[in-house]
Amino acid sequence: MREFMAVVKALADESRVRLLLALADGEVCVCQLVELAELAPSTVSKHLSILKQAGLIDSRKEGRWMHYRLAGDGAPRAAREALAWALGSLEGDPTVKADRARLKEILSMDPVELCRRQCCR
Amino acid sequence: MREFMAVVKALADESRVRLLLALADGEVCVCQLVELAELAPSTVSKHLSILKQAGLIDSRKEGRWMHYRLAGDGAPRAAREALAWALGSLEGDPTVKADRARLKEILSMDPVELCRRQCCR
DNA sequence: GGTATATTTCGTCATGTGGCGAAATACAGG
DNA sequence: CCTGTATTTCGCCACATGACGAAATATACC
Repeated sequence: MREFMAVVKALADESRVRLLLALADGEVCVCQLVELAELAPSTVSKHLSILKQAGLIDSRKEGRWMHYRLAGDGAPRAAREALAWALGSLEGDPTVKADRARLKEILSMDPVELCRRQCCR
Repeated sequence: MREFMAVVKALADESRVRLLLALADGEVCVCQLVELAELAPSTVSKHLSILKQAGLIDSRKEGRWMHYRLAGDGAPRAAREALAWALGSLEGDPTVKADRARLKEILSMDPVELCRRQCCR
């Protein structure tokens, strides 16, 4: 029950769901997710930590950059099933599609340039 | 997305999840759910309305009594899938099992007597 | 080692949400 | 139609949660 509730509560915020879905095509750096979400870096970081705590995503550190990705087969069952449900259920959702398109643009930018822009908001 | 978020937010409270799971074996009257949840009738009623709004449960009025049951095939896809996931994921959960046992006791009581007891809390 | 930078942690504030009791509503039964 | 009862709606309060900025942390680069 604890595990289940952690997963459900992690999904119970639209920003987090959008961040989660943004990882559907592969790992993404925090600074890129910040750009996508249009939220403060600290806010995005908190969201990601909640998703990770729930077992929905994993992270990988590469120098100063932190990359997040969907949890793999090692994830607890509740998380894996929730992930499958969320991805399937929101397949084709307009918001998700728009995010995907926007993320594609963001991924084509230089990460260094991206972070520079963020620091001067 | 709207629909998905409604379902997830409806599930994002343990009391509501327990109420939902209590309906797994068939329809139950509000007064019986109040007894099970050990919450005020107004609180239980609110929870049920949120679950219903999300499409997770249906209701049937029978005189003064209102019966709730899990949503059937007419429910939106997001709700049906969530239901299947939640029921499957919490199959065998200790809390859910205890609730089920307790509900069995409650269902064997006279509903009129049950409501009488509740009014004198 | 010192500085710059990406990310996280912490403190704070505004808003959302769950809880209750009281009042309103809906209905059965005299 | 009037009373009693099951449920819901409403108003309120306490607490949880999401947002931000500032400070702390970790790491690359000079």
